[in-house]
Order: sequence, then C-alpha cells, then structure tokens
Amino acid sequence: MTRTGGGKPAPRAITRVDVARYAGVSEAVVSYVVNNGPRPVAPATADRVREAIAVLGYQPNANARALKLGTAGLIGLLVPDTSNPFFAEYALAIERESTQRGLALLIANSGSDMTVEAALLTDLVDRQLDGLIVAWAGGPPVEQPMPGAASAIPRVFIDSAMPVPGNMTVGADKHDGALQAVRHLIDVHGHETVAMVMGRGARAVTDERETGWRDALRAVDRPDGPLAYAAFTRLGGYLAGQELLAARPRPTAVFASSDLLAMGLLRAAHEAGLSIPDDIAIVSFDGTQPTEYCWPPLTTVRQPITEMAAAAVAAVVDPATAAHQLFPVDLLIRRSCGCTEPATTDPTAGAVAAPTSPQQATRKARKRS
Amino acid sequence: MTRTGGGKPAPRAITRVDVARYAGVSEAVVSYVVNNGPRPVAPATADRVREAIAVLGYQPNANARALKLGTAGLIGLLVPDTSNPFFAEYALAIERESTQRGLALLIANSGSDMTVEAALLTDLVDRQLDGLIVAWAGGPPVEQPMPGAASAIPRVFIDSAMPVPGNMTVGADKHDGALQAVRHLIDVHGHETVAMVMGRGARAVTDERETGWRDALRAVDRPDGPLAYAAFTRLGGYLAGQELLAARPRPTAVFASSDLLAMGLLRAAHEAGLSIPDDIAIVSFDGTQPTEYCWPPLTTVRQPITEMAAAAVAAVVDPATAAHQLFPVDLLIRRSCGCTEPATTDPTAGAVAAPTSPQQATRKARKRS
DNA sequence: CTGTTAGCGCTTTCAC
DNA sequence: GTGAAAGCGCTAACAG
Repeated sequence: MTRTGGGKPAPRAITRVDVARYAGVSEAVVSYVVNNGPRPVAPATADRVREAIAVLGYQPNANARALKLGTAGLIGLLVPDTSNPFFAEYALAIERESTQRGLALLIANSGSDMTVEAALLTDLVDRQLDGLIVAWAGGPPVEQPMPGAASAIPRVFIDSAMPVPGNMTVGADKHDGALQAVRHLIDVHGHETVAMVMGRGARAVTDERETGWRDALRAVDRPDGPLAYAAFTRLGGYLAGQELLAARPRPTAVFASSDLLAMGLLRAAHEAGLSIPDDIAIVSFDGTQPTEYCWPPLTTVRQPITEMAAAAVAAVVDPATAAHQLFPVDLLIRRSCGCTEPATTDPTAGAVAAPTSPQQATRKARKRS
Repeated sequence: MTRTGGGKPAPRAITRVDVARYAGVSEAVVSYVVNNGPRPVAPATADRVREAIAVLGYQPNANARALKLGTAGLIGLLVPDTSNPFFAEYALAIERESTQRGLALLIANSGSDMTVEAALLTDLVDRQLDGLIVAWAGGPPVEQPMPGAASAIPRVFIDSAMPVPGNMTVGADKHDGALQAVRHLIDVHGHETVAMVMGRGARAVTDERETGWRDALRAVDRPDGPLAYAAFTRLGGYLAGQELLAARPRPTAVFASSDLLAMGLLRAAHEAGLSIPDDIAIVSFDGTQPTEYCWPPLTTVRQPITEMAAAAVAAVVDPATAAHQLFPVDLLIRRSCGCTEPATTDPTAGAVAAPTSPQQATRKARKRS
C-alpha cells in the first residue's frame, strides 16, 4: 500500500499505542496509569509508563476520551450580555463553580437579541454539553419557543424570579427587593413617592421589580411615581433619566431596576446639575461591584450572585435538585439613598453590607420647591 | 449474550444507524444528508432521511464527530479577570469573532493568580482546543514558565505590547498611549507635571505605560510626578488615589494606567471633596464603556478592542499570521482632563471619539495654592 | 498485575 | 446515487 506523496511523514500524533510500545507494556496499562485506575499497576511498570509518556510527550486525545466516556466535561452558559457587570459577575461565579467540579465553561452572549439567542442555544445544544445554564434575554419566555427542548441536556434557567413549568429555575426575589428599596426611600427618607426606571428586555413580560415597586407604593397609599422604560443599558438609563428629570414636579427619588440603568441615571442627574441624594435620591438593583465606585456610591439591592451561581451549576450537574430556587436579596446601604455611610466607609474595611444609621437623613414628606 | 439485569431498556441515544434503518438507506447516506456532502444524494432520498431524523429526533454525536474530524471547533480564552470591563469587552469581542467562524469559546479566569493561571492553562491545553488566546496576568512572563509549551495548539498572547520570542502576540501601543495622555495634560491643559497610578500585575515586568509616562515628562524636561503602584482593581486605584492626594503639594493631574484604577481614583478624589478636573485632572487608559458614565466622564486612551480581538482569533485560526501585531491607540477626549465636551455631548450622538475644543480649558503652568 | 479486544458514533474512501 | 467498511484514540470488561 503506497502512501500518497512522499512528502514529510505526516506528523501523526502519538497515541497510547506508541507509549505502550515504548514502555513495553500493553495499551491497557497505559490507560490505567494515566487514569489512576481502574486496575492497579505495579509501581515499577507505572514508572516506566510515566517515563515513556514524558519522553514521547504523549497527550491523551480529549475527543476520543469524550466519545468513549460520553462526556467532554463541558457546560454552557448563555446570557444576554457579559458587558453588563451583573452577568459578568454571575458568569465569573459560575465559572469558578464549574472549574471546581472539573468542568470547563463555554460561554455565549446573545446581545439580548432573541434571534441570536435561539441560534446560540441550538448550537450549544448540538454540542451536547453536560449542562446548560441560560439567562433568557428579557426574562423567561411567555410561550415556549425553546429550541432543542427535546434534547436530554440538563438545563437551568437563571435570573428567573418565577418558576417555569417543566424546567429548573434559579432566581432572586426581585419583588421583595423592589419592596425593600421603595420602602427604604419612603420610610427612612420620607419621600412622598418614588419614580422608577424599568429595563425592558427582549421579551414582553412584566418584571417583578415593577410590580414590587407598585405594590410598595400602594401599600402605603402613595401614588405611583412616574415610570420610564429603558433598554437594559447605561445609555437606556441615561435617556430614561433625562425623561424623568424633565418631569414637573421632578421626582425626589428614583428606583432603578438595575445597576447599569442607575449608572446612566446618575449621569443624567449630574449633567442636570442635580445633587444626589439631596435633589434626587437613587436606589438601584443588582449589587454589582462598580456601584461602590460611582459617585455617590449607590445604595442597591444585592442579589446573592455567588450562591445563585452555585445553585445553578449544582442544578445542571445533579438535576435531582428542586425545580425552582428563589434566593433572598438584601439592601446594600450606601449614599445615593440619603444614608450616611458608617465611619468605616473605607472599602478596605471589607464589610459588604455594613449597617448604617440613617437618622439625620430623614426628611418629612418634604415639599418640592 | 444476556444483558445484565432486565430493568428499563437503557435509553440508548439514537444514532445514524437508527436513522438509516428507519429511512431504509445506508449509514453513509445519512451522513451525506446531515453534512450536505461530500457526495450528492437524490432529493427524494434526502427527504426520507430528513424525515427520519425529525421523527426519531436524531442528533449527531458531537464527540464522535470531533474524534473523527480531529477538532471540536472550540477555542479557549484565558484572562486574568472578566469582571474588569477591559477583559469583559475583549472577551465579548473574541466571542463574537469566534462565533462567526463557527467556533465556540471556552473561557477561564485566573483571578490574576499565577498558580491558578498555570493550572487553567494546563487544563485548556489538555482539552486540545483549536486555538488558545491568553492574556497573562501581569504581562508576558519574563522567563518562559509556559505550561504545555510542547503542545501543538496554536496560541496567541494578547494584551502584550511587546513581542514574545517564538510566540504570536497581539497588543496595543501602550507606550504611545501614555505619551498621548501625558502630553495632552501638559500641552493642552498646562499642567506642570503629571502623577501616575500604575497597576501592578502578578509578574514583575515594567509596563510600557509607565515608561511612556516617564518619557513624556522627560521629553519636555518636567520632573516625574509622584508614582503610586496599585493592584489592578478599583480598590487598588482608590488606595493609590488616597496616597497621591495626600501628597503635598497635591498633584494637579494624574494618569491612571487603566480605567478600573481610574474609577477608584475618582472615588478617592470625590471623597476628598476635590473637584475634577479643576482641582485634579484625570486621564485614564483602556477606553472601556463605563468610563463614559463616570462623573465626570473620563478622558481615556482607547485600545481598539474589536480589532485586536479579530486579530487574535485570526492568529490562532490561521497561524500563518505575523508574529507580533501592534495596534495604535487614540485619546478619547471627555471631561476629566479639563476639556469641554462638544455641544452634542449626548451619548446618543453615537460619535465615539468626538473631537473637542479645549481652548478655554487651558491653564498656564498654574501655581498650586 | 498485565494483555487482548470490543466497541463509542462518526466521516469518508472505495466499490458498485 | 448508494452501500460497506475502515478507522479516529480511548476505556474497561474479560481473560490470563
């Protein structure tokens, strides 16, 4: 049998056959040594094999291994946009969690585009990963346009405050978070009402933060403050902020449905020459790191990202988990709401959710000028 | 041959054998249909096969395919920390570029820990991806402690302003960027000298931004402003900022070696009750999105992330590329340096690097009070 | 303790 | 236009 062409002898990668031959053992033994089992190997033999591996520079073929084992040790994550710090931090936490379990993470951004999202999801499913973690752009789908639903890959939907029938879900209690934020502004800082900047995603679902905001206001018989919808970006927050600040009377307090939005709002307020929190108080949602470095630092509803990430990975790795896992949120008090940070305001102090004394910040149902 | 146990009939996944049988064709034809080649198939037959696929819910086994083809269509990205907007935006751009080429992206964060970095790199190499893009924590290694260097995976080192012998590299002209930043502060805004906050990574290499800053000052016979080293985090920038602001005389202008650092510095300045840019001007480095939403918006040296990402992916996919690719940077003028933004300051305007008229911002070698 | 060997599911060459 | 069959490199059951 003649070889095609007589060029360079095709640099065929070395396989365990080569190693076995070199070490003078069988292929099985090579495997036992590489995998530390499943059968024992005499120390001397093992050493010979290890040396052969080193000398030859043998590297097991990952794809062959994956075929045989039926798994490549990969999980996939589909999110709207990792340039949003919330998803960036979430993805990072998921990656850490996966790595700890020996799984690598494949990441895909939909850019909040439902068409792209569907395409990426299909691709991910086709790759037959060991698990799939999905944060739907704009919340869980109302209908079930769930590509590859038939596939057997365990999946969990994150950033989903509500259960999705027939699916595992992980989410934070957004309704309660909105309640806490609005109540804080009213009860502690004496605002008459609270405006809201609500992010609008790719899907037309009513978000729990919006209902939470509304419910908090109703509970104390206050009128709804103005509500501005915005794209889930800094620019969206900026534009919505301009809209809100142009209203007369101007709102004295705003609840932003995400940190990203709050950044935009902050810029709009600064440009308008407003002082925060005196002219306008702001409470945000997510609790991402950059909020600590805004000016003023943002009071924000913290989602327990690390815990949720752990739950999400656990869910796909061991699908025996509960169908819906809801996590509590807490209010991270900083300055944008009108509170004074504790003396040890220094971020060096490390305390994440430092309690604070808001006494002198109180204002009684103040009149607007 | 008896089967072990008589329990449920092991839900064996359907393979092309099942499809072939169902459609009454050979296994080869199934393959031809699925892959659109390499041999032609009669339309009628193809339809039958497609129907069988649909009915049976057949999904080609990705691992088997990868074994046969010798590739799984995966590339890996190893970065210090995607919660740094610079790497987040870089990763996103790389992902887009890969997706476009039908490759999926596996991502790993070292957290700037060299031990973790080495471990992750080994894992990535073992997975035999089609390419590897690496941003070393703290710059390219001085020595060559490059795990898995023997492996044949094409690799490219990004965020590397200097070539690394024997490797492909992609980087921005950091030296020139620092030059531009410092010159702007001196030439346009009349600062006597410029201080610097320099990020210090995991490796002890002198960064081109530091030499650029120094060179710019020397070129016009100015004394070096004070230099503060910091961890490459917001907190690092904050602490270094406090240090710098406590110096007497207090610097009137600071160049921060990354946007992340500048955020911290900004906070330190605000807490000190300083007005920016009047009391202290700031120019940053990277040009990430959040800098547009700081207060005041940051003037920053923009790295061409999208272009570099494209170059990096191209490099690993087609290793015939040049060894070292250096990209130019440009100064994104905003307010923190003392310039007035153009009338259309509205980010809606879309113009990324809007030119600006810095006339009235000029100050002549002003005295410090 | 070690060796032989049967597949995992796919792609593709080669014959028909 | 279609089918048969040879592997890709590995793991692990089974036999020695």
